[in-house]
Amino acid sequence: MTELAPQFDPKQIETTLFDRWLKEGCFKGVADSTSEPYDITIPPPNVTGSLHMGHALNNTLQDVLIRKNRMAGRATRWVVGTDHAGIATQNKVEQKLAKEGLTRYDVGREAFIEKCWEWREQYGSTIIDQLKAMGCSCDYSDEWFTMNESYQRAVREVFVDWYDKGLIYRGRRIINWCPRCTTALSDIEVEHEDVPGRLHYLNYPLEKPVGGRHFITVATTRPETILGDVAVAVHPDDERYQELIGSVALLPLVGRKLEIIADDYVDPAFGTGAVKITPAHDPNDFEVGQRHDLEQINVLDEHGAINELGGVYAGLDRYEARKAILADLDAEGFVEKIEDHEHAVGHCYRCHTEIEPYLSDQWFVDMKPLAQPAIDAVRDGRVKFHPARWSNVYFHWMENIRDWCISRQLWWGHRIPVFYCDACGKQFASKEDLTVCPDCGAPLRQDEDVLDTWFSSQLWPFATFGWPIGDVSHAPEAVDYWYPTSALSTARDILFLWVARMIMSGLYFMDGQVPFADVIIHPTVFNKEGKRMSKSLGTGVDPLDLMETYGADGMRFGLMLQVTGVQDLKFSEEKLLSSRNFANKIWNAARFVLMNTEDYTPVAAAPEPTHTADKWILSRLATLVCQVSEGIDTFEFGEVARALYEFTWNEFCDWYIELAKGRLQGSAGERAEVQRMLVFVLDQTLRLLHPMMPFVTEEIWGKLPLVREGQASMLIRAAWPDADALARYLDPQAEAALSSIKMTISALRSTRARYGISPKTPLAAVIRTSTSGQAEFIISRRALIESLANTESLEVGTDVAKPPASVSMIGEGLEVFIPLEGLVDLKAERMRLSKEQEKLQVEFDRLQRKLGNEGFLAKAAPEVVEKDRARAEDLQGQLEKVVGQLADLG
RNA sequence: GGGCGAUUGGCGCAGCGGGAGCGCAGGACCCUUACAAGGUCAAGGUCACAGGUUCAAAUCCUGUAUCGCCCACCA
Repeated sequence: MTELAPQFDPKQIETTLFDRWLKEGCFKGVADSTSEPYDITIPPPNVTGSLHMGHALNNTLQDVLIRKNRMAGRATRWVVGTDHAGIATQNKVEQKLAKEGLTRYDVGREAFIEKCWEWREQYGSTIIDQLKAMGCSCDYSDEWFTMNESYQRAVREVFVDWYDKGLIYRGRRIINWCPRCTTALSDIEVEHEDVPGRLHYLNYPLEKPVGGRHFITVATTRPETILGDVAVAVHPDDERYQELIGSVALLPLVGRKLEIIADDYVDPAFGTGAVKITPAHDPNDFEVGQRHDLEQINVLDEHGAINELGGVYAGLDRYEARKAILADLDAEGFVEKIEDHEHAVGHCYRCHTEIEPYLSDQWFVDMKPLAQPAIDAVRDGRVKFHPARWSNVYFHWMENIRDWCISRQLWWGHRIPVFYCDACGKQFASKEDLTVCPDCGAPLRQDEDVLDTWFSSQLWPFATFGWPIGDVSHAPEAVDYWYPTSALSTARDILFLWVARMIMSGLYFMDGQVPFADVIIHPTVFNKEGKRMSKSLGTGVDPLDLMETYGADGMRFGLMLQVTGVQDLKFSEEKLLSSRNFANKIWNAARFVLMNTEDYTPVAAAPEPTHTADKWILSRLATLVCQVSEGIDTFEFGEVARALYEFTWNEFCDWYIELAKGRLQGSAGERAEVQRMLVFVLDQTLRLLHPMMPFVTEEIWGKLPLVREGQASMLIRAAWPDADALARYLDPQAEAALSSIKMTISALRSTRARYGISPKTPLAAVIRTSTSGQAEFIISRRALIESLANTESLEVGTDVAKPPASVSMIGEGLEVFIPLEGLVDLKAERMRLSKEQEKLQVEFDRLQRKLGNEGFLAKAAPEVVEKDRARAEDLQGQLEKVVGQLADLG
């Protein structure tokens, strides 16, 4: 047997173990008709991405679920892969080209796409390698990519189906345009941010004075858009403007005639109650324009600069144009006043450029018909959110869902499979690439745009099982076996972008079956100051650095300790330090067990405890197994981690191992019995810890003297502890008995500390118990007390006399006297006991009041009343003893 | 304008109807033969505030305050 080092060094074992797991094929998802599958499809990280704390948290959590269920005997598969991330990747490749002084237009579409693939080859596996470093047990033998061949077929299948059913349509609308990415975005890809701005009051002269008025004042935050104004609107009931409705204003600087129209959209209370209408640059104005059949004048180009329709301002960037136009308006006296005005401005979620409402032709998905079944699925519990409150957020969005703009003016992505025949005018969607028109034989032209990345991501839970036809690595029935998946774990910010859409498309294409039963919305990781972790702001922490310092297990467990049902998580590195120390504690507990079991012969059968300490630890273990199993199944990761920590450290290490030390020196039979227990409890504990701390547990487990066949890793060989089978070990008496031993030892240690007596100086103790049974029990555990508290003599009984000049400690059902000839500080003892008395009295009085309350006796649960009664009795006993001791002290 | 979350010892957090807990920091003592990344002992809180429900409230309800998120087309 190889001796373990006194300190656990994660680096020494992590890669070796991970390679072994891979080599043994532990992670491979294999369909097994005899077992119920447990599978998760990983939220595919962007190929451009690298691991951040959110990933670290989310993937640990999924690995915990996967590992636990794998140990529990389920056919398990964690599908891994990456997302092609249209805009993000295109930006990266464009940046790379820019360094060579090139743009994508210089290299051309085909060559550019080729460069994107090259980029993906080169950098796309970074994050996968980082998942491996974390120990994530994904099925790496089958890595997916949202643009691989099989996936492309899935996207085509979906597009053509929806197109043919009329769910995908083309429309000319105001969409969100990013002038930097030069593409349309969907509504939810826009991040709104309140920014300080200005509200400009502009006087638009009337063509002819009306009732003595020469102009109408409009308010706008964006003066540059006046170039696209086609009307001025007021509320139909606004008395101030009744006589102006129908007359004409003249657009300053431009001179265009603007009819003054009436529309309900206008809020008379805001600004002047008169609104300039710019249908091509504002979604509301667009609608007003439609109602009044107004012209749409688009004055911006795709980069957000004023186009040729902007007259003298043509070519100016939108911000320069704003300044120039404002200056000219001011010079000509059109500016009435300017007020500060905070308002929400949309920004591109990829590059944070201000988005521009922009009129253009785009493809849309009609969402209403898809949304209803997805609302029902959550409503009737086929999909459950954890925490449950997220379902309300989901409902709110789904019930107000708007059509989804899916076309992107990019090159990297799934090209829209719509073909046009310029000769005969045919337009159709096709799963196959066609070059000639099936009707007239003329050459076909494919739509230039690509699909929103999220259009392909939404297919993840079934496309990754080879849907629709299966491919080389997938039997066609793979999707039948693995779909629906078991759980989905993700951050809240992609609830709409991704989760909702997966539910909709899953239900639609998988015969009404939901893609997953449980959606776990994990807390968002913030830094200590409560700010978003951000690489660019330098407020982030790199999980790789953390693993370097605390080990993968330390990072994983430290994160799990912090997971609660709360929506924000202020990242605490101290928890990782505690977790690293915890790993070391486990390591050393194992080291102790291994050092003391070299002469031990493994036994397969479960232990039958006779010793109280053994009964106690098995009882505690049985409770722990329940807590951990249930906790993982109900996604209470923080509670599970805390229960494991507490049991391992405070019960197994602090007490059981200490209690075992003496017994290991006992008779051969006694020694064997304790060895059996140490190995059994450690084995079971390691199994429970494994999902959260896979490395340290695997390393130790492999060295434990167990009856085992072959050398397979614990990940697949160690069965998950069975709570039902262990329930027979539950033993409240043993747990109570242990507490009196603990009390006795604590009393001795506390006295020692108070009087500065070295642990090396043996103490004598006299213990008075309330029952003879208790006295017998303590006597039988004399050796334990001697070894843990260094006592040289122990006198125990129900009526033993208090030795003179002794310190007395009072606990539940017993008094401990420690003779300290010549040392006892009477004054200090009196003070301590008085304080103790006060504490006991307060608590006793509280209970007395409670027990004297008719309402309590009548309405509280009988067991609660009984418990309080017993406690009051015990407190009374303790009080009497304290009072007695005080009297003794004089 | 709606919605959600948070407010508990110096710091970070758990508990979410019946005896206020954890980690870190700080104090005293201890290199005790698994572990100083450790052990023992002690100290530290009117659970944001105000009402209410209940025999019983840190825990449930209502409101207030502060902080933070999300959704929303008010120019």
